[in-house]
Formats: sequence, structure tokens, C-alpha cells
Amino acid sequence: MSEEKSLNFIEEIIEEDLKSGKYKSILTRFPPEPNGYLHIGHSKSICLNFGLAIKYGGKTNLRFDDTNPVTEETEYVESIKDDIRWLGFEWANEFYASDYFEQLYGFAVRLIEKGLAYVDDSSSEDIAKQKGSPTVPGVRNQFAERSIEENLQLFADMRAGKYKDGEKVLRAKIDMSSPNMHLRDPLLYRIKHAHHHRTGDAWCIYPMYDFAHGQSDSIEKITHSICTLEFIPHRPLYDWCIEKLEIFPSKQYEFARLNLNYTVMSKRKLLQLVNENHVTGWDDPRMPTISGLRRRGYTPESIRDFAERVGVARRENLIEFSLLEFCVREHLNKISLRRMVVFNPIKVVITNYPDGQTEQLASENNPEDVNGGVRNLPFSKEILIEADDFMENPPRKFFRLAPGGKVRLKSAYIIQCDEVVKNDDGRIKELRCSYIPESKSGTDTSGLKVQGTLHWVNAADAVEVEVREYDRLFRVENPASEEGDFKDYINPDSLTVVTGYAEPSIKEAKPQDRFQFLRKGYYCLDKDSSANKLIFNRTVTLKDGWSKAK
RNA sequence: UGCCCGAUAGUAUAAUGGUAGUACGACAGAUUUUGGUUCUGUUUGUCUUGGUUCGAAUCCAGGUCGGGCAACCA
Repeated sequence: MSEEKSLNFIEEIIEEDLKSGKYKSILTRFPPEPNGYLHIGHSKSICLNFGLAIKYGGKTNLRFDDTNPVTEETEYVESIKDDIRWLGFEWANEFYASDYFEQLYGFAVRLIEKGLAYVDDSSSEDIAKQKGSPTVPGVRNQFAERSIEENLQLFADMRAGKYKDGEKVLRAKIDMSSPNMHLRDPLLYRIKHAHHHRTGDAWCIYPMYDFAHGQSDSIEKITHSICTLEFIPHRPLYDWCIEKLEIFPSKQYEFARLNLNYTVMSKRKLLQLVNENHVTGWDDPRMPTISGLRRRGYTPESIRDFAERVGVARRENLIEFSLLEFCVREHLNKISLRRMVVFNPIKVVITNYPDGQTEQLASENNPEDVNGGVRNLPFSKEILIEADDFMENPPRKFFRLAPGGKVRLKSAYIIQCDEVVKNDDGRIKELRCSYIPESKSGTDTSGLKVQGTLHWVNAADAVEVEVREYDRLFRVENPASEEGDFKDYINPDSLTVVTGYAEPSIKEAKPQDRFQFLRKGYYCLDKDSSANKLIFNRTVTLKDGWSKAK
């Protein structure tokens, strides 16, 4: 009750708009261009737009901003819808800017009729030149003097396909000396004889972003059109179009996009990583794409929590990856099944355990979940433990196994190391230990206290699995801002493949299952798995206080 | 040397003229059959210079620094 969460600046605007009666309810939109996969940065925008509508009882449209047929594909449309649904959001309507092409054409005609737009025959080089620079005003050319009738005819001819790509454009007539470059007679329509993923060959002229986005918002009666900071200078043009066309006044608000350290967050760069095979695809678990994070084992809940925690403001930011890791650990800790997997095994022979005997020991599936149940672990004379968990000459505060020392095997017995058997080359062959029969987990009457508890696997039942351990994709915090090519900063060790020896219950793993490999990290089954070869992705390690102390 | 946006602990984000708070990180301790979890504590901050005011992170002015803007991309 008492914890009143403060509002971000957009929520403040919305609450004010609702309170003043400006709107009875709000309508937002998420407007991706279908030219790539969605990434964690988009998830901030998705959570914001959908989250706002949920919070204030409004609705959100999904609108594909598909005004450039050259780069856009249906494959991307499908992946985007999958990702949004997976994140847990439902859109009120699925729209496309291309749905409005006819209407947009009409808007352009209206502008021409008002003397506010003209057809320009200049080359793109000439247009750029005439625009001037931020410090030098632009100059208007003779084409701006064409009559309304001529412009109407020319624009109709553009649509009819009488001209080649680049021969003509439609421009707004605003102010060639505006300090805002976007107002120096911006292009409204260009000719592209290209096949569109939805309208096919119906059109050969396509509206530019600035003539499509705001009007699409307006057509849908979007109340709050939320975009990123780089569109701030577009806002006067957004408002200009709406004002001159006298259509529903949607309003644009800008927030700072999400940046995450040790990765890149631009579709162009991510596409390069895919195309040049630095990763295996858009859903490579090292990618910051939503599909990559999903395959890596991230949960929608953790990503939504992350989006909530990073906040919404207007200043540039670079979020630490550790925050994302915190969010996913927090969720996975609650839901994942505990399993024991040894990565770098050494054999332990329990000398006083009866030959040929195997017993089943129950172990909780998840100590965080009282209803999680248990599974059985076979235990016998020969088991495997982690090589790291034994040291012949341990430093102080080493809570694991050492010659003469005692340690608990998780959910099993306390053992004591009696002898280290080595190969000729001096490497440890096996540890010979004795167990304390009355120290059995749950019925321990030994009275012994040990400092360490180890994970282990019964040697005879160990299941070999492939484990893919991922590390950050880049060696530097902000690859995009480094000198030279961002790809020079790729971390060569972002993927390490190891073999794990898992307890037998791992064979029941299903694609949706999430595991905590005890004392190691969180893992999930990868889609590359087959019946006789299980492959796990490491989502994130467990926090490790010991390796830091060393 | 134009215009626009921004600047609060290491990183984010609050405080809306009246006690600078929260989260993550880091560090220390307690608990623990995961060196995990949980719990407790500690550390570190208003870019700068003036002004307005009883009182400024907040308002005003100058400066500094960072980002954006001159695609027939979105």
C-alpha cells in the first residue's frame, strides 16, 4: 500500500491526459519494420507500449511499418509476431502501413492541392546539395514553382509507372532555410519498382517514413505515439503533416532506447553477424535477439522484469548485462529443476561401500518449491565428482575435499578422503574414500558437521551430454563506439562446448524444462538435441562467491 | 561552430522549491546438505560558475561535457 511507485515521464503525461479528459482511454502502437528480428532493445519498447495500455485500460496495435519493399520480408513479420506473443502480449489489431497506401496517396494529393507539395525531377545528389547543411541554408529549385495542376498530373504519372526509379520524387513545400534539416522540403514519396511483401506489384511509389508513420498513427487514432530519441527532430514534421491534413492529432513522445553493454543493438549489425557467420543465426543463444535469448533459456517474465527495472527516461544509457542476469537468475531460481551434472570428473571409490550394491536416494527437485517433489539418485561404490572439488594442498577456507578431509555428497553421505591414487604421469587417477553410513541425508545421526557439500553422479549411470557454455559476444563494453569495425571486438571465446556427466533423470528432459545444474548454473535443452544426444545451453552461471575470493 | 536533446553513487532510476531515496553491482557478516537462495550491514552521487529564494538536484543565465540532425532508410 505504502509503496507508491513513482511514474515515468510518459505515465505522467498519460495520467494528465486522462485526468483532464483529453482522452477517455489510450491507444498505443508497436511499429516494427519487418526487416530483421526483434532484440532486447525492442522488448523495452514492447513492454512500454503494451504495458502502458494494460496499466491504463487501453489497447495496443501492432503495426508493421512496411514502406520500404526492398528490405522487408514476410519471414520477419512472422518472427516478430512470435516474439511479441512469447513475451506475453496481445495486440488489439494487426495493421500494416501498407494497408494505408491508398489513403496516404490521397493525403499526398490533398497536400498538392493546397500548394504544399511538389514533384521534383532533381537527382538525389542535387537534392542533397540544395538542402545545404546545418549551418548553411538550403535553396529551392525551379521545380518548386510548378503549378498545382502540373504537380497533380506528374504525381499521377509517378503512380502510373511512367518514370524510372529515382527520376522524380514528391516533396513537401515547407522551409528550405529551416534550422531543422527535416523541414527543408522533405521527400514524401519515391519511385521504387519493387515487389512488396504484401501489396505485390500494385504500387511503384512508396511513402517515406515521415509521410507514413504519423498519418498511420492518426488513421488508427493512436493517442500516444512513443518512439526513440532520434525521432525528436522529426516531431515538427509529424505535427506539420497532421495539421495541414487536418486529421486526428496523434502525439509523439520520445524516450531513450535501451543499450546493453558487451553487445550491439542495431539490426544492421546483427544482420552482419548472421550473414557473415559469426553466429549460427538470428536465434543463436549469444545474440541479444528475443529469439536468441529465448533459445538461451531466458524467460519472458525475466525480460519483462528487466524492462521494468531499467526504467524509462530521456537520457542515453548503457545498461549493465549483470542486471539482465540478475533478473533471469531470480526467476529461474524459483522455477528450475535441480539436477547434478559433473563437467570435469574424477572417480571416487568408496572403499567401505558394499560391492555390487546400488541404493536410490531421494533429492528435492527444487528447494524453493515445497510442491516440487523429489527424484531418485542411484548411489553405489563408484561415483564421479568435479575435479575442481578436490585439492591435494588446499588453501585456507577451501570447503571441499582434501586428503584426510570430510565433505557431504548432496542428498547422500559424508565421505572422507583416505588416499589419492595417481597415474604414472602424476595425474590423479582416483580418490579412495570411506563413507559414514549413519550420515545419510535425512536420517543423519553421525553428529558430524562438514563445511562443504558437493554434487556428484553415480559412475555407472552417468549420462553423457553436450553442454554449450556461452560468454559475452564482445570483449568490450560498447563495441559500436570503438575505433574501426565493431566485429574486431568479437569475443573469440563466446562459445565453449564441453561434455557433462549427468544424473540419469536428465534423460527425461523436455524442451520446455529449465534446470539448475547444482553449483553450476541454469541450463535448458537446445533444439539441436536428439534422442541419443542431449544438448544443453547454459543460460547463466550461478553467482559464484568462491572463485571471486580466490 | 547552426539547431535540437540530455547531465543525480560504478550502472540505471526517483525526489515535481523543503531530510538526496531505490534497484543492480561491489564489499563485509549471519543462515544454509548448492561457496546458490534468504537475511543484515557498509561503501560511493546532484557536471561547473553565477543568480533568484528563508530554502535549489529542481527555477533563471553563462560555461563544460555527451548524444542527435544534412538516407529516394525506419
